[in-house]
Amino acid sequence: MKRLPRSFYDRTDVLLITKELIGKVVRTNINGEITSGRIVEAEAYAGVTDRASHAFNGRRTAKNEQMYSPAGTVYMYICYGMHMMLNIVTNKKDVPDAILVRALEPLEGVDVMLARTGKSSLDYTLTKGPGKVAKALGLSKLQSGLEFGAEAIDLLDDGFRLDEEAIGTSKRIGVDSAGEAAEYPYRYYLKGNKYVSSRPWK
DNA sequence: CCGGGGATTATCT
DNA sequence: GATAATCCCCGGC
Repeated sequence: MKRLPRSFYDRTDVLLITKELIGKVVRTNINGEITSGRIVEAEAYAGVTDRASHAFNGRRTAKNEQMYSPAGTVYMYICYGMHMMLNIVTNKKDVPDAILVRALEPLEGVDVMLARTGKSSLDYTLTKGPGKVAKALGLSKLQSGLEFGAEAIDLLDDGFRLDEEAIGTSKRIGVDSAGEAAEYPYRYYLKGNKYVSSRPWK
């Protein structure tokens, strides 16, 4: 179990980083409660040139400010006023690339995640979808701006390995209004994993 | 299993 | 006042 080095995040190819992120482990320690899960679905948002990105065309506001932080920073986005979403900032400071974590396969602290989400038993709905991932991990705006490796949140390689062909791609979810960018194959997922959000490659 | 619509609120214009 | 990288529940098949 080893922490991903800063050099993992500090690269220019956000698509490559997103693909390599599949299979890695996110772990949080919120008020002493440890939870973790393996990333089985993620989407790349390519900075200022990607119309689906919050930083498209250089847009920079209080809301997306963390996207301009150095590689390896946590960017929490509040969607629809109630759902928290976990993003991983990549590339150099002031180059706003980010990766959205859309689904996890639960590992540690399943009981804690069940309590946080109000569920009674473990099934595929626990961490399937970006809002549910953040809720299960206990993340909120409080963690936005932290760096991975901080006490509250970390990103690890536990030795899990997968074949290139085990990873599928598709267009991204929920960004239909982004015009041509909505069709970009920037979503990566672990084929056959039950925690991957369903059938969106139609 | 699948699709439609309402919930709900921080942030932006 | 409008918008938004979603979720949940309900109805129909």
